[in-house]
Amino acid sequence: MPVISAKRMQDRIDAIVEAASVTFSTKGFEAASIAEIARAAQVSDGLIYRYFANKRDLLYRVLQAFYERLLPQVEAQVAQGVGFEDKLHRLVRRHVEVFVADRGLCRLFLTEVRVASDYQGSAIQDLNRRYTKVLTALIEDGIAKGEVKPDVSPRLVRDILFGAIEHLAWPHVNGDARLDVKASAAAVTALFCGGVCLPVKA
Amino acid sequence: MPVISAKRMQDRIDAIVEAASVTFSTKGFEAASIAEIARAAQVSDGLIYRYFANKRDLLYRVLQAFYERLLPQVEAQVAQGVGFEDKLHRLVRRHVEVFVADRGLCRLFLTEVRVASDYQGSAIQDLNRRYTKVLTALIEDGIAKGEVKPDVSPRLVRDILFGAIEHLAWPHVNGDARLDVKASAAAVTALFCGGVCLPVKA
Amino acid sequence: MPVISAKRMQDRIDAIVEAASVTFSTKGFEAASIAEIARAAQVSDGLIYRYFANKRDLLYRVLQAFYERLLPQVEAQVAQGVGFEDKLHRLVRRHVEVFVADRGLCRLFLTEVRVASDYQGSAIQDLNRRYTKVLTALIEDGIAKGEVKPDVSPRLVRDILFGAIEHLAWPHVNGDARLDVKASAAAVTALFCGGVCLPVKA
Amino acid sequence: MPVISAKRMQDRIDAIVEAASVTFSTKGFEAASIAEIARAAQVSDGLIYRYFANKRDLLYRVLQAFYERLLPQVEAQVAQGVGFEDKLHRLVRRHVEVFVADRGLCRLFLTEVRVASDYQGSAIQDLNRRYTKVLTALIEDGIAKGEVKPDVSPRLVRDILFGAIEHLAWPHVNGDARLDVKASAAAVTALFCGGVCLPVKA
DNA sequence: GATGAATGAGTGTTCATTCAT
DNA sequence: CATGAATGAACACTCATTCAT
Repeated sequence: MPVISAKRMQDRIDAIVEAASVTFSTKGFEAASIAEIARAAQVSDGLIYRYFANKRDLLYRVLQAFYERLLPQVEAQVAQGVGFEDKLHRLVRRHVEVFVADRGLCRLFLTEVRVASDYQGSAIQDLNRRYTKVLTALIEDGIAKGEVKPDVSPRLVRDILFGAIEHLAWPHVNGDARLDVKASAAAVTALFCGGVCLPVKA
Repeated sequence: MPVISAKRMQDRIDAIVEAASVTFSTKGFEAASIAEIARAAQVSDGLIYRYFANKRDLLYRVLQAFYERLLPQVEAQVAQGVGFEDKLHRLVRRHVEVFVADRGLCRLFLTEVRVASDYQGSAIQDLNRRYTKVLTALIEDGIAKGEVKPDVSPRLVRDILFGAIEHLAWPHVNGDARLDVKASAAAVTALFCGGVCLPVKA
Repeated sequence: MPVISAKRMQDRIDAIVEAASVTFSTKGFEAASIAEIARAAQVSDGLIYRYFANKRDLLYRVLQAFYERLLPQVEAQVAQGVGFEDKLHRLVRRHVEVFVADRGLCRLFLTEVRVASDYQGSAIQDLNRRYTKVLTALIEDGIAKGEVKPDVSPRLVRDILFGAIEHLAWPHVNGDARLDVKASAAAVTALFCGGVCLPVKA
Repeated sequence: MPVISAKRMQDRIDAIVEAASVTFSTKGFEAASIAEIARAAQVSDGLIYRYFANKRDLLYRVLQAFYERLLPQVEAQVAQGVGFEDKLHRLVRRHVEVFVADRGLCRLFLTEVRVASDYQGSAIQDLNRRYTKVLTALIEDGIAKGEVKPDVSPRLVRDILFGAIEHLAWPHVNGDARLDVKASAAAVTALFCGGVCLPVKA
């Protein structure tokens, strides 16, 4: 029989992840201290180490929660779309929106996690793959349905699309530039489709 | 009258930049210590501060040297090309090659510099702009010559192209994946052109 | 509930202050290193920073402890005196004694603290004021009781008295000269009174 | 035969001392760097070490020049006075004036030189003694002429007077308090004389 | 289960001084 | 005579992590 209830325990964990999410996003990984996160979560420093192996593990759990929130949203968006181009447009738009809505967490991922030497093969990379998988699946579906050129490489398309959006969003994420969600999404989608979409039959 | 010859002085500076280049590329910016770089350059710690304002300045000078070496190479490649697509292909290929030939410096740039909060507006961003300018100029030239769709945004194209290559190269740069220069360059160029190039002749 | 007892905590703090007191007094503020103080206090370097904001704060706490020990002593001495001149004599004597008994701390105060650019308005200056206040209060009392010339400025008297004693004691504090407590105190008091005391009415 | 003329050499030395005087007074001894002084004196770093043994020696020469400028001024002032009290008043006034006119150099002396462990027995202490000697000589003369109590100790009087003025001037020297020369000099002299001067015969 | 006191490793930077040129 | 390039020692402070209480 647990000394504290499972619910209370989960609340504690959630509070820590939430506090860490805010603190990491705001100040960056290095600049954020465990003591600060503990204070924000109304918890002692030591308790964090009961639930998280170390500071970096905590960072991963923050991003994990982020991805787990994100994934259903994109999937839902794509599911609502009709036809390849519409689905693609929804995916792109949602992705761009994330850079605006969760700027701090995006910066965290790009500056502290993906860049880390242990990213390859990590649980986070796995989540990222599941996220980008929505796109490659969409491409494959498009190929199958004859909406996308059959010789297109889904992996290449994935790199081009996400790479492009990231580059576009970077000045916004890391600096103070504005990001026009609608225009950016439209432009990327259009240019992109012009290349990969088959011309609708005459 | 100078106490030492200009050449001797330049040699010292070069030795420091070279040592820093290797050390930073190998261990990363934070993990590399000034003492270590000084030792590698056969120089005292203090001397580094005669020629470089601080550790970060040294990092910038390393990347500056890198870009100054890079720039003429790309320009020469593009100049040798005939027609938009050939020129583009050469640019893409050269860019992909850099990720293989200078993997350490590329990682350095991507993980330590571009990601820094003071990147926007820095001298390095300026150099980066000059580098990517080769592409936007090429696009503009292509538009002028009727080889590229007139409504294409050079900035968007730039983000798509460099973003895509970066994404493609990342597993190689940060991990141990292989990067097939020829295939990657061809694929990117083809897919890319399929989108932005006007179909020749009606 | 606290992890360690309040007593144990206070013991640690006291040990640090004591070690710092000795080290600072012996070697001076700059020359004393935190590592050295920590070692003397049988404590880790880091612990010092749990209880003291920085090295200078530690210095202040050393002098604070010094003043807090001093203050009741002078007040007691003055309280025991009978009449203005006797009280004054006791105060002067006590003050001179301090220069002998706590030579190291006196030097510390004179060479490192009062001389600092941030002394004005500091907590230490405040303590010093409380200390010298004993004299100005005594003067005011003397005026009220008709033992001291009514036009005498307490602030001026304070500067003269403490300035004089400091000058007298300096060769002893900073060098190796001897300081004859009894003689010095008597001489200062006498000369001083000859000036400020009203001649007893005829 | 010297390679440069003696005059040119002296000019160089003077320039260095002057530059050091300004720099030390403004920024303090530690904060002032040899490189900075050399630049201000339009001279190379190395040259300073031809004429001065080390940084501290330079500091001493700055104060030496200061005292050598001061000495004749006080002596002249005292010489112009008529009778003990007038002479004393002139001396006090001149001394207070110095704290206003040469605040930087006074602070330099009080915070960096007199406080140093090697002050006792130094050339500077010697100069200081020559300076204060003007007062002790004046006292002795006063005693001889029957203007001053015969049992007064000149050394004690010296400590009281200079100690008092220093204490009075300190908030001005080290902080931003104003110092009223006239009032301060008058007050010190009066209080002081009331004690040491014989009442003029009835 | 929870606390928070304790640890201790790790490094960029300055600058007086020297001496090769 | 003059230069200024080169040296290298020295140290406060932070904070992730542990474990006695």
